[in-house]
Amino acid sequence: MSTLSRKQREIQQRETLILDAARDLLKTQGYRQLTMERIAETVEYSKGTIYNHFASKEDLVCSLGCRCINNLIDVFQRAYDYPGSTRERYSAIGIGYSLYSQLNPFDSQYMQIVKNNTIREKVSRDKLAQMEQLEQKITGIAQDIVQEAIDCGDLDRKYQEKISTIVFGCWSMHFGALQLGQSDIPLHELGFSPVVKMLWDNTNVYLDGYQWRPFSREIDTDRWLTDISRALFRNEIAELQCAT
Amino acid sequence: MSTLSRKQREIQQRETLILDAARDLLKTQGYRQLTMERIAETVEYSKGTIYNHFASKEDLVCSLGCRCINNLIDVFQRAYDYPGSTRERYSAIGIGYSLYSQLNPFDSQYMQIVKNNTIREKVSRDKLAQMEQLEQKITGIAQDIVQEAIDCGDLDRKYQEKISTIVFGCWSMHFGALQLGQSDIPLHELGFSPVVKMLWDNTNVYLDGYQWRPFSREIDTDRWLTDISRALFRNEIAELQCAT
DNA sequence: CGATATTATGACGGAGCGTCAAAAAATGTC
DNA sequence: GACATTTTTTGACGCTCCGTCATAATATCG
Repeated sequence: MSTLSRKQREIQQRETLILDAARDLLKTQGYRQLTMERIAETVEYSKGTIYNHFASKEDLVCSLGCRCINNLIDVFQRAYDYPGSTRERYSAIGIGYSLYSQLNPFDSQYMQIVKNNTIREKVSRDKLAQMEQLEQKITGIAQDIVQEAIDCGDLDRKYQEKISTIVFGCWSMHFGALQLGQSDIPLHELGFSPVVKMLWDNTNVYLDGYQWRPFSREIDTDRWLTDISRALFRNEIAELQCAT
Repeated sequence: MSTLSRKQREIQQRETLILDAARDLLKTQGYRQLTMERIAETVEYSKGTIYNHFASKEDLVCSLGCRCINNLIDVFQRAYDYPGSTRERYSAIGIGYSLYSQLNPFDSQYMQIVKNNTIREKVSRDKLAQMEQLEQKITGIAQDIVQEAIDCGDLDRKYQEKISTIVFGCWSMHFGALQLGQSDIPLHELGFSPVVKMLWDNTNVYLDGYQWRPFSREIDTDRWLTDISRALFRNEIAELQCAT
């Protein structure tokens, strides 16, 4: 049992090593340069060994995606624990998501890659199941806050049946906005302001539409943004300012 | 001059032929099976000739994307001309977008492919410029309606500076939602209802948030949906029902 | 230590992109 | 119409990269 465990730990460790190498290669060289050969070379194992860990290149990228969702789950969890109104806590999720995307643009990139079904068809069943579970978990956190908002009266009881719709609305808005921002579409030339600011404004308006108290017009949303950011994502903010 | 023109017409014609073939291949065989060789075979020209038209495979797919935006411009234009309130007309754009995506899921697929910067880096400058122009045109239609809403008082004047934010909000929400719906993510298993319905509800709530009159709670939005669909997208609806 | 099971390796087959020298077709000139 | 010149087409070829698998190396066990 002890040997097996050690073995498995080694395998686990190597898997992390490979994924780290892949992440770094992606970051420095781009997706086009990310080849199984290069990854193997970097970690000083042969290609065959890499294939003992991952069924295909897509499977590997999907694993990167899973790690990324795990990071996001942590972010969401922190937002969930924020000591504020339900609306603040829900907003905090969005803020965390935005910050994470800004800080790790490459993570967003493979999340995007993984969402493409051309890729998905080459990912192993197991990995897809694993990903689904993580997605369940992360959307669950958001849904819990909406439920709490209804329970405490911040959100009208009539929306009880709309919880998943509300979560989906924010998810799609964030996912769409950050992806459009990520892409090389020259939004600025099309007359658009910075994506994260628009996203924040739009999310507030959207939640106002659901009459989720307190309304954004009754409070200073910019203040919220800085307060939440400072309280929950101090490190992320610092890192972000470092980078620019 | 006349010869040149004939020549150019021939070239144009062949370009259409190639794109049609690519579209069909994509539809029937999927992106993985879409190869330059197969396209060449289908249109009975050699690979080299295809490369006289398109700088790379990505360039070709981007051209498909441009055609798709052109179709959408037509849809948007119809929505613009709808004889109703500004909010109805703006909603009509979203409906058209949703219907188009449902009817041409493969179009959405290469729109998604094209938005990825890994792809973009291999597309020729010219084609990207062309695409940008089309994007300018299509967002312009949406912005015009928002402007009209402000001018006629349906939307508060204080949002004058927010026009592009409002357009971006709807764009990102639709883009994100339809893409999430497109992907093989098992939304249903995650507890979500059909995407298009959620999108419609969310868009209404979002526009309510901006207090764009008339409010959705004052009117029968489901009625709107069917009325607009019937008036503008009769063919699309019919085709969609045929398909299922 | 030798037998057996497990794991690692990298040469290889195959697919597909993009190129380019040569062939074919079109155009121009007399 | 015959020949020269330009343009277009072709497909064989080089190259990259994925994924496999027989073989080699290593580990485990009696």
